[in-house]
Amino acid sequence: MPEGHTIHALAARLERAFRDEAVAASSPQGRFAADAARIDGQVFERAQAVGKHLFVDLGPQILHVHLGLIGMFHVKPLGGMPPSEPAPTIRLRLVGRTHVADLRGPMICALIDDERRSAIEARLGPDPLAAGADDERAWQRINRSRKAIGELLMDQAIVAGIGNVYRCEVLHRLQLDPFTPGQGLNLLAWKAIWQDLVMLMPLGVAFSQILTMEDQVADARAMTRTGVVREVTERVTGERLGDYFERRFHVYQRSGEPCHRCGNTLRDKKIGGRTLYWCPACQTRH
DNA sequence: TATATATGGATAA
DNA sequence: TATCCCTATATAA
Repeated sequence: MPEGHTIHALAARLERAFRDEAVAASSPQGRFAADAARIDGQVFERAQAVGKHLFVDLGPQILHVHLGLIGMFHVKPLGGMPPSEPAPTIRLRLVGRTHVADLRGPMICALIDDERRSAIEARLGPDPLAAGADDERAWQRINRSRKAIGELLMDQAIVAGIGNVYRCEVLHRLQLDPFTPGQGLNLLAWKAIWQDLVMLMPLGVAFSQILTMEDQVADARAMTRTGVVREVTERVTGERLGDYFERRFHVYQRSGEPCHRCGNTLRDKKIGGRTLYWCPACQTRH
C-alpha cells in the first residue's frame, strides 16, 4: 500500500479523526506497550508526513511511524459504539471520542525527540508532495550519479516518497529509459519527471490510490477542481470501500502483456531487490 | 496447509 | 547481493 501519497493521506485522516483531542493508546500486540503507556492520554496535536515517514505530535512526545512494505494504519469511525476487540497483531491502537486507529506491521513505530526527527528529515531528498520542495537539490545528486535513473528515483535520499509504482509508471509516461545513468539524463527529462510527480501525487493523496492512466488522471483532476473529491475520500477511507478508480497501470505488474502505447511486450527485472517494469521498445529517451 | 508475493528499507557480508 | 523484519492475501498443492 504505502508510497508517499499513502502517508500524506494518512496524516490528514489522523488529524481529522483526533486533532486537539486526548487519545487512549495501547499496544494489543505488546511490542510497543511501554511506549504506548507514555503517550496514553496525551493530546494529539498534529500529524505530518515527510516522504514515507509519519510524525505525530502527542504532547511532548513525537510518534514516528514508517509502514515499510506491509504496514497499515487504519482509521475508522466508532459510530457511537465502543471500539471492537483489538486483533492480536495490532502494534498500536489510538482511541479518541469518535475514531479508532489501528497500526499493524510497521517497519518503524517509535517515540523520538525533535533532534531525532530533524536527523531523519535531513536524510531525505525533496518530497514532491511538500509545498516549495526543491527539485534542484535532487537534480544535483542525480546529475552526479552513475546509477540508473530507475534506481535513483527509489532512493529516498534523492527524492522522498517515490516507490516502485510511481517510479515505473512515471518513467513509462515520459518514455524514459529506466537504465539511463543519472549523469546521462537530460535536465529537461528530470524537470518533466518532477513536474509529473507534482501533478500525480496529490491525486494519489486525494483518492488514496495511485493514478497514472491518462483517462483516470483526467477524471481525477476534473473532480479535484470541482471539489467532489473530499466526499469521495471520506467514503473511500472512512468505510474502507474499494478503490474509487479501477486498478490499472501502464507497466506495473504487467510484464508479458502488450504496452499500451506501442504494443510491444513489457518486461520486468529485479533491481536492488525490487521489480522494475518497463517497455524496452518505447522507453528509449533520456 | 503451504508458499509466494507485496506500493520498504536496514543491516550484514 | 543476501538476509531479515513485519502482516495480509492470492494462489498452489
